[in-house]
Amino acid sequence: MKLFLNVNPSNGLPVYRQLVQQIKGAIGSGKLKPGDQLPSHRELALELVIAPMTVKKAYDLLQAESLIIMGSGKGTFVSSNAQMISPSNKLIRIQEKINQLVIEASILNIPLKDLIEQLKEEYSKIENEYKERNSK
Amino acid sequence: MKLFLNVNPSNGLPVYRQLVQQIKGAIGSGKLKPGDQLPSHRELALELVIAPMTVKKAYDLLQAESLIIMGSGKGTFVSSNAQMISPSNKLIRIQEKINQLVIEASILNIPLKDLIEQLKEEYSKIENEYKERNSK
Amino acid sequence: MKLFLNVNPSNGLPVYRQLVQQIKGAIGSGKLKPGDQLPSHRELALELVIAPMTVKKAYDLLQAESLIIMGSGKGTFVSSNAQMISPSNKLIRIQEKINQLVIEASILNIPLKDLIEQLKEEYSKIENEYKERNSK
Amino acid sequence: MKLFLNVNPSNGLPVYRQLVQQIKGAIGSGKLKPGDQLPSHRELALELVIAPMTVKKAYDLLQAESLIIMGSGKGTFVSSNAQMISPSNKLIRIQEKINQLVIEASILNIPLKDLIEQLKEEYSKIENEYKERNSK
DNA sequence: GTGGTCTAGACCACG
DNA sequence: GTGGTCTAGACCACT
Repeated sequence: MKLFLNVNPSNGLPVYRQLVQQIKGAIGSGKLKPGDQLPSHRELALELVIAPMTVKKAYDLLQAESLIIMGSGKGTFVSSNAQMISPSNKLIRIQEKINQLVIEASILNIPLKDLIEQLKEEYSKIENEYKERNSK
Repeated sequence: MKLFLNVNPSNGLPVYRQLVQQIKGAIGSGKLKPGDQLPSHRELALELVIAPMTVKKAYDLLQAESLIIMGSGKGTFVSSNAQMISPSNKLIRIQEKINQLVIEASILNIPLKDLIEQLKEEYSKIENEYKERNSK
Repeated sequence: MKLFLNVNPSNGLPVYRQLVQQIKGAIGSGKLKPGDQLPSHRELALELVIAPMTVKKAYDLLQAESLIIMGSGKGTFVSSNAQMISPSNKLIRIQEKINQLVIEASILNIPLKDLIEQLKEEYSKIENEYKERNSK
Repeated sequence: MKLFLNVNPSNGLPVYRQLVQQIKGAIGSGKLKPGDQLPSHRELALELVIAPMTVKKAYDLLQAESLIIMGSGKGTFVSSNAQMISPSNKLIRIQEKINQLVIEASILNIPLKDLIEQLKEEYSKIENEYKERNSK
């Protein structure tokens, strides 16, 4: 299976963060499923024409969030216990992101109603993507 | 009028950019109107507990975009060139943040219901904080 | 007799060393006595869901220390050379782990009471697991 | 203030982990207090005669645990909110270590009683160290 | 061949 | 001068 990753070295966002973000997106939308193997950091580095360490840094971060598991000599795999985090901790983990969103919305004077509507839209978008993939 | 600014030093985004972004947002949304006076960079630095130079740098950038006018010894004011952001463009500005939030939520399998509930809570928290400041 | 082994692939310590360490411990504490038969490396690999080569490597190291004897086609047995660890030495072996635990607890300001309570809970959890296995 | 850090390149434990462990110990025992500044990763690297990136990796890990805060151009400081983690999360963060300890103890046939006693001893040792430092 | 660690540089943005 | 990122290598241990 081909990963559709692409990085833009001069995008403001550091390359390794772009990778983290895109791989997270792939996991969240079901493009990558628990147990799937990721390319080795060297291989992916070759493909993206960046330094291996840069890919590894991205993988390290993903492993720190328990989203992937890197095993010496075995390879790197999408973790299966991403959803096994205790429910109380789940919300805590995204609370920081929610907070940032609300601050930004407050500054722009965006009413709560619009925010929720937009949220629902994005949510169903990604949900549909997930369902499509699983029904194939 | 009290500015509703909120910076996070360890946010990846440099502090002065956070300031630029938030002040731009405040102007665009009408929270700051042409002619309004901004606090001096020293004063704002004190309030936000950051280095004065950081605020100065943000102000310089805003002046370079003609959004504010800094007159020696007179103070800093929102320029009359400042324009409002159209409501439709507002949502586009935070769509990226919403998207990332939804991806995280999807990975953690957080139901939309919980997400919205949390969002409402954070929203009212910030609103109360805002009212408190204005009643001082 | 069921061996009470437990390996964690992403533990820093390589899997085969975890095996060596745990089997050594089991021998030293008397859980495994001289003459006891160990499962074949294939069998143990299946049970622990790791590569057979990994178990083989661990057995090789244990044989090099004369703690076990692997006879072709006959099976693997605990050597009669195997010696018990004196009770006082037992505690020294885990003192380092205890020390690290206490440091973490100190940083998080966790009271000794909670720590002990949690310890008791984990302890009884493992004991139950052990009884279950033996009653099978 | 002089940090008493020393690393042993061929100790089994990787250098950057030795650093993490020692700095954690210093924080836990009160040798480093919230707000204290750590030497820059370059400076510390010079002192320890290792590569700057190695120190940085250690600092990165400590920052990931919110024990320190690294700010571009400002320096690195011991975080003040190390103890502000929600109580429910505190135990979760050390549960893994407790689990490892109990498994090791179980293999060595160490009775719960001895384990607790040893734990109490270590706990009071570090507590006394902390009190001594604060009473100076 | 895989990840794990370490080195020795470089350039940039930040304060 | 500080941290943030990236590079291009190296050697080792593990499977």
